[in-house]
Amino acid sequence: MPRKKTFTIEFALTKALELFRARGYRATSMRDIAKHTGVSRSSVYATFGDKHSLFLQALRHDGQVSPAAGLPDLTAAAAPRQAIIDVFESLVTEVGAGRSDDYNLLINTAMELLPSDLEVAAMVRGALTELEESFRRAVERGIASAEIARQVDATQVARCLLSLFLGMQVLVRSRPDESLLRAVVNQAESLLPAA
Amino acid sequence: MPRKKTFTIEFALTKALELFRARGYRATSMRDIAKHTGVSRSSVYATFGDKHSLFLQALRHDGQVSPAAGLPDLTAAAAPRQAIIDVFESLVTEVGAGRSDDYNLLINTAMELLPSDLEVAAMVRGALTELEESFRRAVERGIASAEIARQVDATQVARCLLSLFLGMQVLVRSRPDESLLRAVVNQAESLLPAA
DNA sequence: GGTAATCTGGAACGGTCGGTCTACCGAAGT
DNA sequence: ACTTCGGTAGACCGACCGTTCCAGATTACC
Repeated sequence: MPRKKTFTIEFALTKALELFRARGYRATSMRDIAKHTGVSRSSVYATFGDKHSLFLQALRHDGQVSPAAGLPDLTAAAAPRQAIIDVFESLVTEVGAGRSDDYNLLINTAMELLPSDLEVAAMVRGALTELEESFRRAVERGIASAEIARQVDATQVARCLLSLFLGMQVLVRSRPDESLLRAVVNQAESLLPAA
Repeated sequence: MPRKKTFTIEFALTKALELFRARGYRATSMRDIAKHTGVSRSSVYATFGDKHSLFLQALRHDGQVSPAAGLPDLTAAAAPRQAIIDVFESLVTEVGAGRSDDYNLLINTAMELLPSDLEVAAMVRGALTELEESFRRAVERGIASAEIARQVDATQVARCLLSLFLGMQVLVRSRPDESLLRAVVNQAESLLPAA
């Protein structure tokens, strides 16, 4: 057996997704990907098939690494209520720090490829459901630990938080105004009344 | 003086925006626009200049017709609180009725062209600000008419409603689940406590 | 009728895209 | 040394893109 692979599939997928994340699906050409990954165009096709297939593999790979699309881990936090708020806070501080290259991939691809692309639609739907569940479990744990008032409906609040989160991602792109986002976060806290 | 125009600029802009709205900017070709407006490609260029300029004119035209991007009129409603809720409700019922072609143009273009396209960015920002103001005024009128509790912060609530609205638009595209959206609306009402 | 303006259809251009293919290179195993 | 496979580079293809241009048809005014 001759020569081993000189690049790792994981590295290439990660680099490819960086481009898809920053520019969107259509605006990212296979030539861009070859350049950015350092892999020749021929090898990209030989390894990953066509563009759409590469995109799906990159999405899947990312899903394994960070299941909730870059969301801070809500499952292990000691103080669930604050952990939820921190998710939103981190969005605000990112804007304040000028970091804005890593727009949420979910929304990008959702607006660009859905609903006509069924495979991508399924993955986006799955990721969003996972995110919703993550919120819901955190709320439930907050209720269990008497951090959050007992009368809140965890399912409803989780869905509302999901919508707020997505809306804030859009605002980050279109109106990167820290005070605006801060107001959203402050108001959102009223969805999580202390016990 | 010879021959007058055989098509109206307004009609062409309206039809062009229909395509941009449904498919996005890049995915809409000038050939598509010529076909959909019934105007020859030559005349499109002669009348509106290049594609980007046409897009801006279409956006501006739409802005004059419906300032808040298709949002139901909040300014004249007798019951502001219910009018706000109706805005969100109409989103839900649209999904229930299967109407899903008119995805929110703002989010589409925001995710596709921002932040690199400064002219479009300014228009999107303006429209979103207008929408936020529309929410804020409605909340204030609700407070004035004792429909909404006095202690709510109209600015904060308006910004939260804006984020929720945008998030729901994303959900409409990615998870068109009526019960999910219904839950968001129900929970959102808690941002507008009755006096 | 003449003329000026408008619109149309289509050819054409340069560019980029996704995708394929061929020729070559280089390292590992026998 | 030689085979064998992973990788590279680049030419190449057909399609579509935005854009320009032009010949010809059509219409309104003199």
